[in-house]
Amino acid sequence: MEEEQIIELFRKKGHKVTTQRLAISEFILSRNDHPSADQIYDELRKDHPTISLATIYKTLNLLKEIGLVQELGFAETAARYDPNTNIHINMVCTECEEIKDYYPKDIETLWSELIQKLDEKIVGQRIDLYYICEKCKGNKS
Amino acid sequence: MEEEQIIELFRKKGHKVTTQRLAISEFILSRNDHPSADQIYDELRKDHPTISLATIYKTLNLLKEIGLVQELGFAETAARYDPNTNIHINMVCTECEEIKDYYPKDIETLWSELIQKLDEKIVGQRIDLYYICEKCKGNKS
DNA sequence: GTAACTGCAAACGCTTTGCACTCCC
DNA sequence: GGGAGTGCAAAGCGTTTGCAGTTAC
Repeated sequence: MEEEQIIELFRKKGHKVTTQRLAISEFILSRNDHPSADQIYDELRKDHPTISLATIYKTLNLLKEIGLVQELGFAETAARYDPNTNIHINMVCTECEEIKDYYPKDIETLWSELIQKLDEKIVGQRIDLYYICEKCKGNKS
Repeated sequence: MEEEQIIELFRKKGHKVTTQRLAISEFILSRNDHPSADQIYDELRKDHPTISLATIYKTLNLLKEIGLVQELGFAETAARYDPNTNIHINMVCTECEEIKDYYPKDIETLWSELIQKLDEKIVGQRIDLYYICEKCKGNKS
């Protein structure tokens, strides 16, 4: 998604466009590892030294509201923000908490088969797979 | 799972069997709506007036450790505890947060098809479907 | 008997809120 | 110019921890 489209989206939904909002949106949309608010904060502070965590959270909630990201709550760790609205599997390393997306072939087809018998309007979904990533497997041996 | 088996499991893993642990385990295993720590607390206090939330949490963490429950973290609400270790879909109402399990036909088959191409050892999974339940749909109209 | 468990209260970490200041439009 | 947004510090909430008293074995 281009900067232009993000600006457009904010305006269309009646929200002001600020440097902070743009920076947060572009950062999150540019990554596929679903960062936490804290990771966003640490990263953005390099270019925006005065940005605050409160603004990060407020903006993330706004992005949720306008449908740009999904918030993934976890038991062991802080929430992660996922900009990917297509059906996919979150591969979550249980050691380092790193997440990467996985798109099995035909997942849309399989998924719609799975839920077709449900006579319900689905407003969202979340699929997680827990494993130990290469890096962490290495560290253990 | 019978009381006998629960007791057995605690002992086998080297943990003492207490009234509180049994009550919490039996309560959670008897329900399929994945209660929160608070719901367990409220419910158990009727029969066990002196039980504490801290004990609930400590026991839930123990049950996680010995593999009896899975903790489901959420963004908008407290964690829920799921005693169901079979592959299933958590149907989560986004209005009242109620959860019920859903077992589509052939889900095991479909699921293994989905992950078969992954050359990874999977240590767990979680599948959520978000919708608005009948009760909440009624309340809105 | 003694190590593990309970219950209390205090601490913790993540997230939200209230408010004065600032900036977008 | 005015209302929305930012940043700070304080509050909030779910969960964990430390510890003295209690219980399982």
